[in-house]
Amino acid sequence: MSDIYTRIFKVVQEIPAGRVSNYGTIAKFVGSPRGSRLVGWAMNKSHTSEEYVPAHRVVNRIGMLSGKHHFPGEDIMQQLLENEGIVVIDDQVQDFEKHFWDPMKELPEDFI
DNA sequence: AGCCTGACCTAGG
DNA sequence: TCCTAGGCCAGGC
Repeated sequence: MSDIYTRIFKVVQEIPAGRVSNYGTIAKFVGSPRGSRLVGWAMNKSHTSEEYVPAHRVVNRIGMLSGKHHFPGEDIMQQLLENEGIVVIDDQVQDFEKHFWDPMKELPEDFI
């Protein structure tokens, strides 16, 4: 497992319940500004991590659940989010800006 | 080595 | 405003 994954997982683990973030922002924060697709790949592999990685709290830039089909069951991702108080309609997080969690603002710059 | 694939993003028409 | 093409990084074959 390369170091970039470790960093991605580490940041995702910091996302509080009831908040969501997106791939591009995380990629930027871990030092790979154009590596948004890599973050998606990392989420795909996240179940191999020893630590729990709340991959369902990561959505794309417009708040859509683009990764729902990679969860073990239909609408599992949506249910996980709704358990945390987030409203999802048509694979779209409602009030996305309000729930958005930005590592650039919430975490210290030397977190990595 | 080379080509294809993705849980993405941005710019341009 | 919607749609497309291109660029991006790493992995799989």
